[in-house]
This record gives sequence, C-alpha cells and structure tokens, in this order.
Amino acid sequence: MDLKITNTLMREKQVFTPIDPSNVRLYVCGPTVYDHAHVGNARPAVVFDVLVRVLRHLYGKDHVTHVANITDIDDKIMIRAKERGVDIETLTGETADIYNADMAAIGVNRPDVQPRATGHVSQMIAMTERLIERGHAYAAEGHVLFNVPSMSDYGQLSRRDRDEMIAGARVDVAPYKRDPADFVLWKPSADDQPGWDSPWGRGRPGWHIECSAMAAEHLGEVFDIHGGGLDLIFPHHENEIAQTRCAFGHARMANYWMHNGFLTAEGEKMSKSLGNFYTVHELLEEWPGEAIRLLLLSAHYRQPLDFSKAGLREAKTQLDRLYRALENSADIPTEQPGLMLKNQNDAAVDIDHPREQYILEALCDDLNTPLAISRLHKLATSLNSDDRANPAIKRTFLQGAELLGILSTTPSEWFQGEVSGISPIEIERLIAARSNARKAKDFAEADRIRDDLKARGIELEDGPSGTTWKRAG
RNA sequence: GGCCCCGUGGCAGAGUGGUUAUGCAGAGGACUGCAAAUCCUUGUACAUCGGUUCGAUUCCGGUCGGGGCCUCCA
Repeated sequence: MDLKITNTLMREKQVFTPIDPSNVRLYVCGPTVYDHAHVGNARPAVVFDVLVRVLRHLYGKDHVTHVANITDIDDKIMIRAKERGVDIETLTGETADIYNADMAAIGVNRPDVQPRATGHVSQMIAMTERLIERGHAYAAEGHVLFNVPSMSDYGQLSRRDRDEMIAGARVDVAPYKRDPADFVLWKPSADDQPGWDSPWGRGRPGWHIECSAMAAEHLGEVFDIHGGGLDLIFPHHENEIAQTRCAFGHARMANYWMHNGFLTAEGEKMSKSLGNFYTVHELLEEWPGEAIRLLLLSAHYRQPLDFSKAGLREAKTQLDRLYRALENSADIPTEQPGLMLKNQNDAAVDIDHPREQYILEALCDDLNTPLAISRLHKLATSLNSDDRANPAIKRTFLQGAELLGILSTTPSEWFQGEVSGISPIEIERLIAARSNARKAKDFAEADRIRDDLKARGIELEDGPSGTTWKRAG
C-alpha cells in the first residue's frame, strides 16, 4: 500500500518513495532540554512515532532508522542552569531523562538514535569548515556566519526570498554580517560560558548547525523524511537545508518535509506568561498516558488542536469503550502469532504480515489518525456485537491499536489498576456478599453494598457471567 | 506589508462533486430486580455572496470571521 504524505517542500500530498527501501531514514527535531516538556512538544513526538510505526509496518521493523535529537547546548539552557546553580550537564541530563520517561508514558518508542548536540561538536566544526572552504560561510569577530546570498535558491522550503526576510526582520543586524540575512554557524563564548575550542577560538555552535551535522552523521548527506513543528519551517529548517546542501552539494537535504500544527490550551495560545500550558509530566499525575496520546491523535497532525481537560475526559471515555470491546472479545482467537501484544495470550498479531488494512489504509493517507480512530470505533462496535465479532475483525482492531500506539495494557489493568483504599480481595468478598443478597431477593442490601462500593470508588457491573468491577472515573 | 492555514450538526472532528463519517453529550427502545456496560434507532450539519455544473458542503472568485509564521519556539 502506498503511503502518502504532505510534503511541505512541494506543498502537496505525494506518494512516499524511499531512497533505499531497506533503510528508510527520518530525522525529527527533538526538544531543547531545559524544562519539562509541554504537550506542544509531545505532539510531534507522538505524530512521528505513529509515522515510524507505519513505516516499520510497510518496510519492516529493521528497515527504518529514526533519529530524533536532543538539544543540550543552547542559551536558554545556559540561563536556566545558572538560575538553578547547577552545571549544564546536570540540567540537561535530568531534563532529558524526564523527557524520555514522559514520552514513554504516552507510548512513544525511543528513536533508534537520540543524538545530543554536545556529542557532535567536532562534526559541526567540520561542517562549518567545509562551508567556509566552499565559499558559503565566513569568519568575523569570532563568529562564523553562513552567507545567504551565496546560495542561489535559498528559501525554497518557506517560500520566502532574502529581501522579504530582511524587510520582516525584527532584530537589529549585527555589524559583522556581510548580509543582513546571514545566520550564525558558530559564536564565541565568554569565559564563564560553555565552549569548545575551534579554529575560530573558543565558542559554541549556532542552533541550526547541530541538526545538519547530526542528521548527516547518522542518516547521510541526503535522507528521506525530516519532520518537526510548523514553526520550525523558518528559519530552522530553511537554514538546515542551506547548510547541508551547500556543504555536500546535493539538490536536497531530505526528500520529504513534514510539519505538525500547533496546539492551543483550553482555546488559548499556550504561553508562559498566561501560565496556560500543560506539561506532560503534570498531566500524567492525573490522566492515563493513553488518554493524552489519543487526544493528540484526535485531530489530523497538520491541523491546529485544542488541548483541554474536556478533551482528555472524552479521550478517556473513548478508551474505556475500546478497552470494553477488547474485554468483550477476549474469547475470540486471533491466530497469527508474531508480535506479542501485552494484551492477551490469544491476541497476538503479526504486524509484518497483516491481512486486514482497514486502519492502515487511513494512516497511509497522510496519517489520517482521526479516520483511523473512527474505524477503530466501528470495529469496536462489531466486537461488542456477538453476531458480528470474528477473528479477522479482532486482528484488524489490535493491529490498528498497535499502529496508533494505544490499548497497550490489558482491560483489567485499564479498568481496575491502581485502586487505592480497598483491596481486590475485599472487593471480591463484598461482591460475593451482594450476590447472596440478590439470590435471596434482598435487593435493598444488594444496592446498599453497591452504593457503598461506589462511594469508595468502585463501580459494579452485573453481566451475564457474573458481576465485575472497575475503578470509577 | 510578505508567506500560510482554518471556518462542518450541542461539542470534538474526518471526508466527499450526487450515497451513513466516527466519538462524546441528548432522545427513544432492547437487556437488567434496579443500575452499569453493551446493542439498536434517532437528530438530517457543512460561515457568507457569486460563478462553473444536470447537480457543490466538496471546484473557482469575492466578502466576513478566526489563527499561525516573518531569525526564542513543537
């Protein structure tokens, strides 16, 4: 099945054709680690995680290389480290660990390579030297700058030309720049700032060069897909392209550029000054990671998405429904052992040899996750209806959930996990007591037990095969 | 000023030149001692004004409204 993706470079949806099907390569711009990731940072992580799942499905588990960097040298990091009185390595190390834990909690698989900028300074210096040699960069007052006019077709990705950029510039032009549009590849560090020795003195890299250097190091001079947030199109990605193409002399840096839209929080632009941003870390204290993930996937990745508590509540309700379908179809076998889902011993799915493509088809159309989710719901309806449930439907359902990265736990863990204040044994004892009362037609006592448990956060459900319980809420 | 996006039923949110999106919420029904869960039925939406068309929510243009980017930013 063809995968179609919207290529920002062409401004159109295109069929994806990898350079090398045995090694599909993509690079996603990762976080700058100076503070907890907010949900806005989580969106690209989740979106591109789904893309990687689809790519692995199409090309094979071992035929995809996913690189997502961590930016661990940056002025914001320097400032924050100083405020907290810790060294930079401590700050970035801690923050990166929390980031990875938070992403894992919302079902994001670790990239194959997670390069850190500080580990690639020599490559950045080498690339900068190469750009100087080729006449695309120059040193001035301890800085090295990329000379934008030296690249005739600069601006293809963002579709803006040099003159427009200068007209729209909001900052004063540094006096050492040959051209107002030139941007920094290397800048000098003061003695109390972190720095590395270089041919231009002790200094540190500019922002854009790190991604060019790390992508080249781990994926080569030209690769398949480069992703990130919409706001990175200009200047970050434009400048990455300029650096990489001018350093290596290719017509492309990456063949496909994908950009996710922005999030708002409770209908407003997330901003530090309004204090209305949610960090993944704090949300996880109150909500299941899968609810956060499902909400992030509930709108198409290129569309704006409002992240709200009401939205989380609905995502949670939707997951309840999907887990219920899983529970209700527990006795349906699915054959095809292969990828073992944590879910249930009989529900393994061979993700490399799928038969049903109902969900995959939606995801292959430029990652149409809302459509994929709606199809998952249709399958859930079937699984909940005895007359329509069958192994093929269940396989498709599980495979789709796997591609979306949800339903990664068991229904019992989902519904009953982490109950506090009462033990499962005590609950079972009360259920038995209530069952006896019901047999004796003492419904007043039965209802009393049920209400009592409900007050303690446990809801009972009488099914055809007996009474089950779940955590309320 | 330049570049770009959006406006779908109570809410969220896909999609399509003529056929049910889906979920949540609401209403009715089935099941249940009563609930819960589940299933079935139900609401007949596409900002506005023109144009193209046999036919437009879907294509084109204008208008109104909202949003993003233009070297901090996912």
